Amino acid sequence: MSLSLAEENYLKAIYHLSEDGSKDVLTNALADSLSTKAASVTDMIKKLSAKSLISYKKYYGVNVTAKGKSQALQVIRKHRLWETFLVQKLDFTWDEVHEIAEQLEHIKSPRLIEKLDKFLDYPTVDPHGDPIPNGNGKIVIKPQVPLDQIEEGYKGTIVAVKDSDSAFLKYLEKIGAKPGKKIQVISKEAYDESMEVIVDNQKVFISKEVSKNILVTE
Amino acid sequence: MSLSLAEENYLKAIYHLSEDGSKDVLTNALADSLSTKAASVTDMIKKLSAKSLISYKKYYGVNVTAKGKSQALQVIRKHRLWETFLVQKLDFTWDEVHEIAEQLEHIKSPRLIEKLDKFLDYPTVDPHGDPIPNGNGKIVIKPQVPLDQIEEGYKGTIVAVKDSDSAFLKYLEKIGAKPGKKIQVISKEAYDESMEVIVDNQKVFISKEVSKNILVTE
DNA sequence: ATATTTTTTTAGGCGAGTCTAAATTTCTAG
DNA sequence: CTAGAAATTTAGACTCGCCTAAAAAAATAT
Repeated sequence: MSLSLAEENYLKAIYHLSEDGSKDVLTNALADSLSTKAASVTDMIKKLSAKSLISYKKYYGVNVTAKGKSQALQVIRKHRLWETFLVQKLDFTWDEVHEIAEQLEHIKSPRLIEKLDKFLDYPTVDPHGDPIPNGNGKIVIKPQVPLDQIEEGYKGTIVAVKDSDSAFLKYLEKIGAKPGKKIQVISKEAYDESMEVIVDNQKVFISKEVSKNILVTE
Repeated sequence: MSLSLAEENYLKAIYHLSEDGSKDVLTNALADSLSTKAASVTDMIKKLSAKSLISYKKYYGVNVTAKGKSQALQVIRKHRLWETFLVQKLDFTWDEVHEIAEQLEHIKSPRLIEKLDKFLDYPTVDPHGDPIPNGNGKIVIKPQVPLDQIEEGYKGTIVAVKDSDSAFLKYLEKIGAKPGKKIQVISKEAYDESMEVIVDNQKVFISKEVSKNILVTE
């Protein structure tokens, strides 16, 4: 049975505020997070509870059930795949995509998501570096390593950027090194630890100064 | 002021049923088209009329105003751009995309549509051969010509297919000749009027039998 | 030209999701 | 340990978009 837009948003908020299900969420916290009032939250909580999507003890907060968690993860999966699409294919920057993905995540079509996933070449992280749950709703967290510690011949995905200096971000923009992009190390210079890499279908030389601030994953 | 999902759907239905604004739409026709009841239609008609999106004369039907037409065309533009995306980028077939585009057309973000349009290389027709209104809500209808009447060196877009024989559609599928795809005529053989074309980044030879059933536009 | 049928509108009501105000429960300070 | 503060729930109401049933208007058929 398919969930309404509001139900999906509540489920997602509960999942996130509970830190992936590890602690209970209080009514007011949920109200703040969803920009609504406590009374409205109590109403919806009862509905989700009646559907066994969350467990609810009056006055003591809520958390997702296994069923609710799985639904929440599907929505999160869609959100992060769409964000990846927006950045990698439509050239949005990572800070512009959240709002739009909040809408796109509610589109109902399993085949659409399968095909989008394939089109994006099965990404494992979104443009913010957050992991994308797989089709079974499992989050596979791969270790994130600074690029300077990577050996020649390695192929991986840019996950995040350490330095948020605006000149640095502009430089990354220029060479097409966005989080989520595939990257391949062609060669490493022993002398100054600079390296030659392929990003965005282009060969680029980068200094150690740069490579140590780029986090990648297998 | 932004329209609700229901309002957008009513506006679109009125626009289509009125044949692009050229005749009035009756309450029952609208009810049938939207799978709802006449009483519900009358309710919504009053709301849209109060917002000056449609003109309404009791018992005599409705039609879009200039303002309503412009809104309807924006929704239609989004619908057709998304259909084009689904077919050309995600490899859906043209008969699978309507349902999904019905959802996607309501996503609110002018920048998203601009960027999607660019990503698709500013298509003028969707995978069903219907014209895509431009950003100003203007429909530019370009003449559609059978491919066999096209000269060497011509570049254009496949708009539609005349023959709907399943074997023929399979053949087109195989060579990547979907409506919406760019096509270029390399050479024409005077003897049997076969031609060499580039579709989907591949050179293909096609017979006159085939080329006369493919409609293209400049 | 009037009676019957068809279409449209009005009236009243329902569920989803929200709100405010009041009541209840839990927390916390002294 | 108890009174006041804070958090939560309940009660009642609102809008949106839909419904059914009944009333009203328009179309039609004799």
